[in-house]
Amino acid sequence: MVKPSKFDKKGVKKGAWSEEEDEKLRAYIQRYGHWNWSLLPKFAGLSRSGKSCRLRWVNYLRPDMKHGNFTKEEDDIIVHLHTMLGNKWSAIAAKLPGRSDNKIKNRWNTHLKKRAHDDHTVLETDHHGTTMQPADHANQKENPEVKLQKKGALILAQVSSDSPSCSTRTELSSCWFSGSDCGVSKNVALQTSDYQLAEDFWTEHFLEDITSSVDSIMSPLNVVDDLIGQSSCKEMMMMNDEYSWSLLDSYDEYNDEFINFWDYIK
DNA sequence: AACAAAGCCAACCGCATTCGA
DNA sequence: GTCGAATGCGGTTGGCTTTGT
Repeated sequence: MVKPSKFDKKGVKKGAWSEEEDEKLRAYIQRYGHWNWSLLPKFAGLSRSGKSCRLRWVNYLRPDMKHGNFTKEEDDIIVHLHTMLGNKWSAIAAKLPGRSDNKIKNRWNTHLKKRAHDDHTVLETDHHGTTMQPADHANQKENPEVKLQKKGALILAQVSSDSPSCSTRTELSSCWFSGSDCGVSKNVALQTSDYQLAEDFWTEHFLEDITSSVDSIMSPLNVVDDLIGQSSCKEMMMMNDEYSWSLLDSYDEYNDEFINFWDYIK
């Protein structure tokens, strides 16, 4: 799994780190900090490059680094943030304490990319199991509508908005919960209990809110009015500052992450 | 049991950005 | 403003492990 150790022309060691090297690096940084990565290996008694030391510390030795498997919640956060940010691994890592950008990148490439692709494929497919054509997408953007179906089906709520800016909380929140491209439309794409996207914890709580209060399949024509009749949905749909934040406050477990993300993105 | 293929992940590499003289 | 060094980031590599035949 790890590359065998070897030395380059300058006598700089490469490859796998030994326990002894780890201990030297850990002990030095815990005592003196990493004041200069390029000089650190010399002072710490290591035949490594500063770059290698930094990488080892950041990816593995940091005291706050988690070494176990990724949790489902962490996977969900990665998938969502990747939808928003793309391959900005350091930005994603900043929102996942204890996980390095390198670990997250590996996690994405080995586990989550396929899952995200599968989820996207589900979104591209309507509840009859037929794949939407590009024209269908265009129609959806042009014709605000909400489609809800109770169990085992996709809920796709599309809400029109006058806001031209992608930097508003309205837009951000819509993008966040939908995973859609920011700035295109106000989409809230959700799936209920056994839908694939219910894995997505950012939507799970919203779904619970919606599905617990919507008892039967509803036609697109009366869905919006009906949703607005539900206070929580009203808050979510209107998405003005006060409403959206009061709704999010009810999700204590994830609220800090969301606010951190908002602070980051704004 | 032996081999091949796929999965996984630590570490490396090169480029971009930041910082300081 | 310029330049070189340091740092940070994302893509890629390579070798061990696991799974399949």
